[in-house]
Amino acid sequence: MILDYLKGLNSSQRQAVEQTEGPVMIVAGAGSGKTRVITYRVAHLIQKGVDPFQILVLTFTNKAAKEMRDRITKVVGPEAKNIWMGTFHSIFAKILRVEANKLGYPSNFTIYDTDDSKSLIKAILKEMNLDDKLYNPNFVYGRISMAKNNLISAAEYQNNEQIQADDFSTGRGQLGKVYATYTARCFKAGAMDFDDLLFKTNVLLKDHPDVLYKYQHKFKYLMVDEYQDTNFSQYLIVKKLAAVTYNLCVVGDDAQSIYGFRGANIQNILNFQKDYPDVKVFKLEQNYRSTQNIVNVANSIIKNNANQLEKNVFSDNDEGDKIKITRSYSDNEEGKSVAESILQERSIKSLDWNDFAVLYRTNAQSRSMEEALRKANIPYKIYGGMSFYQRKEIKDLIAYFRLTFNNNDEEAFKRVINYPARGIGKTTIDKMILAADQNGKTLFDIATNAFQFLDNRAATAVNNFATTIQSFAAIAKNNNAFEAASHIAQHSGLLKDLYEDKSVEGLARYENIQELLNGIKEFSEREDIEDRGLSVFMEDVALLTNDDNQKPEDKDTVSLMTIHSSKGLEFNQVYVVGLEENLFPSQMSLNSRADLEEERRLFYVAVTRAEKKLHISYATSRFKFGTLVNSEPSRFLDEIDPRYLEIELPKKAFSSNPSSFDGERSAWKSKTSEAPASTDVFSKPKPASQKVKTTSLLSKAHVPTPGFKPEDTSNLQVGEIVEHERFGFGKVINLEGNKPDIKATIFFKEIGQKQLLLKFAKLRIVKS
DNA sequence: AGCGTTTTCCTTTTT
DNA sequence: GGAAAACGCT
Repeated sequence: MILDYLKGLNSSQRQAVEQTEGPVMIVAGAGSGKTRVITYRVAHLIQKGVDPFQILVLTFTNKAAKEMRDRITKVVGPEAKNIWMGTFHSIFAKILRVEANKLGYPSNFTIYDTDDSKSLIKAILKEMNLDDKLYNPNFVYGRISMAKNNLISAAEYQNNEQIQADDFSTGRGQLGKVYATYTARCFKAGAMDFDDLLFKTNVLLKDHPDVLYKYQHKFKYLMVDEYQDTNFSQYLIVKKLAAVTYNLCVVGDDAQSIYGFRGANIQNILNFQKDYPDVKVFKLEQNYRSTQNIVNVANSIIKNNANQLEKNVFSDNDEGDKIKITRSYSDNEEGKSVAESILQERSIKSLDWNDFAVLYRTNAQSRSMEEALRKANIPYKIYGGMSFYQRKEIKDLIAYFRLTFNNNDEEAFKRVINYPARGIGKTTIDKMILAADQNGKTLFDIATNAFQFLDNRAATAVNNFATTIQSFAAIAKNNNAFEAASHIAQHSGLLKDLYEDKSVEGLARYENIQELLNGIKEFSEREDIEDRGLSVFMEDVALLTNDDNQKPEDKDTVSLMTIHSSKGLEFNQVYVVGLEENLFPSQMSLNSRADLEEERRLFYVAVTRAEKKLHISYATSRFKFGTLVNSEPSRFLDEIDPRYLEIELPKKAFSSNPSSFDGERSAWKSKTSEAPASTDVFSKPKPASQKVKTTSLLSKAHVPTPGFKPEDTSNLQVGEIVEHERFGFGKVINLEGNKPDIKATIFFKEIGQKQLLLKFAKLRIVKS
């Protein structure tokens, strides 16, 4: 009975499962049963007598870890819960809490999320008087993150001539200092950011050989899922931990490496054979998920990438439907066509809503899809986007928890010191920051000694706040998580503040807090944990994301998500939308070949989510930035072998003959160039003045003509008549500046002359 | 200080 | 079209 599970595997899957010793690389094509292989391999280890405590399995998402654990439990039983299995971040956060004192950190260190980090960076830039245009916080964060992921410390950063030359040449010579200050401030606050969890683990393993020895011998078997997405920092941790037993098994698919922007280095998987010359390589090439047409399309896309491991993914399934490509005139039309198609497919093929997914490149695209599905009464669920733990009210309450356990947490302090309002304003806070800086103290230190630094009124308020926080700590110590959390929610004044807000949003926020408290209550009642205090609950709350909180409410709904979050999932029918230049591939990726190849892999991931049918669509114009922009079909469309395609053009087509498509780039081009920016504009040119004039006499504000829609005005000419949403009708009298920054002087009938930047102004062209 | 209003900037993707 | 910063009023 023990080895029954091996029977359901094909030969290469089975070999990969049974090769438990030494370095192993499993190259798993999309849909090739990768998860099965990992779970059975772990189960197999346990069946062979390996202690689950000695197995370390690293994944990229909590969801993947959870799913695997559940599946392993089915084979080996409750022993599965003793396996060390989780994301890189959560596993090493756990280890760092144990070893924190060796690094001078408290074991209850705070984990700063991206918002905390950026807020701290902003504060530092302000203190250093640096222009935050040049030192854009996003950019600075990215730069620091990149450094950490490549194990470059602040000191090394400042001493590296190449880096310094780089920074100075772009006028950002202070970056190294910002990095150093940021690091020092995090340390002072007892905080680690996401990248620190990996960076500090490396420091730990490097500077403390005893610790390294301990974990090298603890983890006898290592497995890494999605190895193609590891960065250098992760790579080195794995390499070090495996350097005694060499029982390291990595699983991945170079064709699905899509996290380069986060520092992932595809070379880690491409070079694995160089690192471990005696590695056993197993290739899982049979795709069980998709039809032949889908697999063939995916292959035809990915073969345009130069850098990859050789493999031949194939399917024995039916040939299946052709891939359908749909063109629309606008993003809204695109949504409509997706909705119509879902209704149609569902009734023809008697599918569930669950069988459908809509995948897009950017979260911003969800809106038009959402709207169309809602209008068509199709139940849907959006994954990703704003997660539960990112909501303001949740972050506020959690900031109170954080500050309770770690008084030095600067970001939490700043977040709640005056929320709910306690009469502590900006001036007071600035004074405190200055005092903290000058005296080498934390903000909380200043607060407890407030009378030394502030006038009486402010000092009293600040001091009371500190006392309140200290009282929370006492409560938390002697009560379970739920009791402590409720106490804090009430006595911080937060619950009352939300309760008094009777607006719809206020109500929702209040309910969200209740939901968080309910979650904490569940935690407090868990039998399998010894310490059910709030501090334990807090340990990895920063690492929970999006769908971790999603209830297993198996509602029958269509799924909407980014392609990134669709990785690992599969759906009967998949709609990949927005196949347009500058969107997919993203505009940011066009500068380097490596980035473009990553976009292509992303497209590959999207395509291979589909089991039975793949629908692809693009629009010839779309709202970006609040204005309508024309868009060209994606270059990726040209890469698909046209044999597998079926093209649909809009019904009221302008094109002469939809069936004449021949798969050449020129075909996409010529067809789209005929398409107007917006059909509305052409079909009903608005009669000008009359009606508007009367309105303008009656009321000061201009009432836009019904159906007013801003248009692309980048090619506007002098003399043209335009309509502005608020300024009314006007004539273009002058244009100056270059392409994206064209400034137009327009004489409006109602209000006179105005200068507008075309890229921002919402204008409708009335007449040339 | 605190509130509402206007302006600015923005966009990849996420642990 | 929307969130956060800046502004400006009380």
